[in-house]
Amino acid sequence: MGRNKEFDTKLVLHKAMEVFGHYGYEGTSLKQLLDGLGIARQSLYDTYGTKRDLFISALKHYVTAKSDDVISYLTTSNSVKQGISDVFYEGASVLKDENRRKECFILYSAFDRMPHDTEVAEFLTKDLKRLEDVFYETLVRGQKQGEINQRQELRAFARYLNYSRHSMTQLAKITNDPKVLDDYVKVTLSNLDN
Amino acid sequence: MGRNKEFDTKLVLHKAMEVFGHYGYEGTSLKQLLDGLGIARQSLYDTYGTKRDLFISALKHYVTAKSDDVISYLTTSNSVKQGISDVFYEGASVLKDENRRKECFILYSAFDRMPHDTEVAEFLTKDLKRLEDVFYETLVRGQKQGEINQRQELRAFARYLNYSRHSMTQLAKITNDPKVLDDYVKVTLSNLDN
DNA sequence: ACGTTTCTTGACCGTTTAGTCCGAATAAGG
DNA sequence: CCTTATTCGGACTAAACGGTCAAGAAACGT
Repeated sequence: MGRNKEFDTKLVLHKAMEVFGHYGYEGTSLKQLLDGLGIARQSLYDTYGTKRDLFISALKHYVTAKSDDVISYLTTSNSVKQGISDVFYEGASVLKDENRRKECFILYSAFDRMPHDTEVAEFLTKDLKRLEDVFYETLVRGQKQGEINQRQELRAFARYLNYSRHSMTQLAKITNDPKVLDDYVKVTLSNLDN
Repeated sequence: MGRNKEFDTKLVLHKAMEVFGHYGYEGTSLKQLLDGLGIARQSLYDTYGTKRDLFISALKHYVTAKSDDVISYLTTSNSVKQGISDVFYEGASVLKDENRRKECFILYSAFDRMPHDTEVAEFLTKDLKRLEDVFYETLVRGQKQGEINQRQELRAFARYLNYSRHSMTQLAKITNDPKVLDDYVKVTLSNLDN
């Protein structure tokens, strides 16, 4: 009963990631947001709530989906090196794709807010910790399987990989030169052979 | 003749870095800015011009000073490995110092603006390129001196070091856990021995 | 003492902001 | 046909925005 929603709410959420990623949260005016989403002012408030509500929704949707992907790569691959390598090459390939890269930058806007926005900070910190642990467990498995050198300090290495992955998004935001990304991934992964 | 300036203009510039770094450029209201600087509204406009003028001044002052430091480390040290190591450890130590770290985050705010602010983008791109070249030349010298493995692709490595250095600032913005920074530097520098 | 410069304060400007309200049109199901 | 739910667009509000202007006080050099 009643009229159906005409727009795909998930699709609009992805458009929101792009707009927020491009201008930043504060830098995005309601007008720019509406233009980017392609929906009417009232539809936004009816469906998502305030500008901030929409930002939080878009952020959570983005982060959890990405992290789930990463965890899937790390836990399903038999070879630990292969799994980690897949994570970075997949990440880089998204960031090199002119269409798919845009929405990633909502993460940058979110990081930007961490120092003065506790809700965003708590959410991101939790996700960061969750991923670091998965990296760590994966490296432990790698040592057991003989893929990872016994000399490696795994907690330090897990932290390095975890934060390096996020650095890629930030790198991509400040350069759209694909070579930079390629070089960054290549050198980062070369650490796996130490 | 006439009354002297009561505030140290350089010091205020540093405070501006901190405020912009904390809230971001758009996120900083004039009121927050004035409170942070500790000067009167009119003094700001008389001395620095508009909010944007102040931001640009603070950014350029920060970036050129930092880059000059890095270049000095890289070019004056006899040992190439030592020079690069110094750059990263010095950078990390600033970011671990509760007082000195704050102003670094103006760089983050500036990166944030790159996609839609050509003036900022051009300035940062130029500085990024300038530093990459110095890293490259330093690595070339390192190969000549036998410090750097001949197998290394120096351009890729230079890019990696250059962007990794900036990643440290971004890392510090999203965590104030000093361990993260330490681990990141340690693993990054381990690449020098490959 | 006398300009000159800066500092501080508060009022003021036009614009933009996020968010609300309302009315008319448009679909869907019963 | 009628009810329900959604869409769109314009009008509207109150607050905040960046920026300007004016006036008086305070500190300097001559």
